[in-house]
Amino acid sequence: MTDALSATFFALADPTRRAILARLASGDATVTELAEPHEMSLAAISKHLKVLEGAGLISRGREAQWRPCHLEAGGMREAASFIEEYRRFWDDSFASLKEYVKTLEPRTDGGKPERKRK
Amino acid sequence: MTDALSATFFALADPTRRAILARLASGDATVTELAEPHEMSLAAISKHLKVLEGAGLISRGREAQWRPCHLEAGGMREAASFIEEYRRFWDDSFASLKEYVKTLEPRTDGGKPERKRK
DNA sequence: TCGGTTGTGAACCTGATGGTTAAATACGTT
DNA sequence: AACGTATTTAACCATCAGGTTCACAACCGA
Repeated sequence: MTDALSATFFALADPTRRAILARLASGDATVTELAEPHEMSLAAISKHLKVLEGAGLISRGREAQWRPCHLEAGGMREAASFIEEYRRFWDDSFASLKEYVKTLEPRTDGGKPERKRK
Repeated sequence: MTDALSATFFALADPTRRAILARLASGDATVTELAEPHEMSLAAISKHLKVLEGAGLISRGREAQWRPCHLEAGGMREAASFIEEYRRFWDDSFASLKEYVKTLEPRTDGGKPERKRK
């Protein structure tokens, strides 16, 4: 799982980690603050943060004994692009665009009878 | 990892599985066809396909001894929405929109001196 | 019915994940 | 220097992921 994309998707594949990101979307927070809503040891949260940091989804500062976490959503860019590549397969607006194009040029190819039905 | 979103991200967190999806984007394919570019046993590919199917990213037909796989990109909807929630944190157009809004209303709040600097 | 091809299932192995508890570290306060 | 708070590290454990090989099932063709 050495590539960045895998690391990103992997990091996002855990509810606890997604909850942490959601929390950080509303502002930086310390580890203890992030751990508070979860029934889990601080050490476990610390591990999750390491995964998120490794994926470039958060960064950590240093303020006295606190290590405030900061959302680095830019780490999702590549993942977003990946998924967008597939949007045309499900998005209705793409589907209707496809229909529209079909209407415009009902027969531009010069061969293949295209008789296959059922 | 019972929730759909986790399953989706998990399925996407593997290069082999992403390659399979990419291949299916250009049309349905049998298991052997999908396996061909990978240095891996057929059984391993079969497992990957099960993961993808479990995440709702592909479906499988049945034609004689072949089990043609079909891309079900709709399974990415939720994942796409999730990531889009964070786009404003990195997308430049969102950033400049923020700047623009700031220009429009430099002081709309009635209280808090907001003197905190550095 | 006997092969040949396609795909899955079961058993197995190795290494990684996700959690635990118990030290250890880093820092501010007294 | 000693204490308290915040966080990480280490050691450990159970389970899972991803791969293997081998046997088997499903199907076509002769």
